[in-house]
Amino acid sequence: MEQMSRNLAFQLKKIRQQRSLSLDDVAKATGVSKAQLAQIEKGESNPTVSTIWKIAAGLRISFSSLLQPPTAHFMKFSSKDAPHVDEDEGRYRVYSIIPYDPERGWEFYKIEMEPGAFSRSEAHTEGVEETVTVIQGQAVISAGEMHEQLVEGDTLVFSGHQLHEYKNTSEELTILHLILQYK
Amino acid sequence: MEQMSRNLAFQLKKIRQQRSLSLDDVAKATGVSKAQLAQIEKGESNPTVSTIWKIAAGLRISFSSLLQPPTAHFMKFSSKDAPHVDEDEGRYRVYSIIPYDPERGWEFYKIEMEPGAFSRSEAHTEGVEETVTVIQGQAVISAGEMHEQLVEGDTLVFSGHQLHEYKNTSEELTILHLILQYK
DNA sequence: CAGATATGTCTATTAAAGTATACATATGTC
DNA sequence: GACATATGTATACTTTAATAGACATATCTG
Repeated sequence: MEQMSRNLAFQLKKIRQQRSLSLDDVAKATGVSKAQLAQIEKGESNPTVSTIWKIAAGLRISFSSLLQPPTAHFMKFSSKDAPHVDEDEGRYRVYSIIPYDPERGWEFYKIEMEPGAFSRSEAHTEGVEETVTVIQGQAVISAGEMHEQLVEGDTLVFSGHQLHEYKNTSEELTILHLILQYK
Repeated sequence: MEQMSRNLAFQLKKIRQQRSLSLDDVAKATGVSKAQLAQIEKGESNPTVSTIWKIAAGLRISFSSLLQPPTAHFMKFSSKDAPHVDEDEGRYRVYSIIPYDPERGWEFYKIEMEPGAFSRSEAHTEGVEETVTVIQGQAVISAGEMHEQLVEGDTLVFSGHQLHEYKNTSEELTILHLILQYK
């Protein structure tokens, strides 16, 4: 993703300017060429881990401080553009609103279920937590041996490392919001 | 540093095998070619951030879980091989025992001071903490307006973002251990 | 103003990251 | 045993990260 490169560009430039260092200074401190540093700061390059390592080590900072997004950001994700996947012959639709980002650690979905629609998920890898909120309609959610009937406004949290099922038991379209939190 | 590549190789292989995925599975989940994944796992490649990003995102893990060294490791740093820098005409010698590593966040030095030897350090960047232990001999350490006389066994902790000085006030060789902790 | 030093940009070259695909070796399954 | 599928390895090729060094602008000093 070139979102990465942008974060990196921003953070590197910020740190360099906070310390009032020139590109030459940083090149000398890190062993990375001036030209390359300039490109990274402009977000025009996709550096290798060893280059990142040299920069972090030379400046005595952590990786995360280089890779983190700017503290104040402002970012729109449009439901329209969200890629979606269908199940149950198109009667169960999953929209990826906020895709997983390693710096964030979770992802966000909207789910639409036609009346009677059904979905079964295999157990995810250890350490996944699901948080489901019913926006509209009703749903029955099962995980392992547990079952729960949810209506509009209800939220359920459960661990996703077990077989689980979603079902729309009502006669109307049911809409859910789902957060998947990893480890 | 190709220490990075080794950590990455180890962690990726570990995660892949824990989840019993094939290289093809991971290639499909991440969008990174099988050949490249194989090379990364063998530590023969130095991937770009976007490749790391694709792997982390596809596997739903954080960067640090990919970059961290194996939990159980065992690593020798020899004082003999340590690069050293001289000051005060060779009478003040600094040995870098453990160089800075972005995952660790601190570095470790040994300092040898001949009788009367002296060193002055400009203020480091904000957030540096120095921890000095006298192994042998005596030293006077000043930071800003503060001064302290240390003898064998004494340890002093102070923030390094101010002008500070080390001086051997004794008639014998003084040896210090110094830890620099960043942010 | 002339000369010197510092700072970022641009260009040409090299080295290597990344892909696609074919190959070899297992591991079943009938 | 023969066929099919799955899994990791090796090869050829394209793209691009990274370097070194030249160039263009500042900024300062005598």
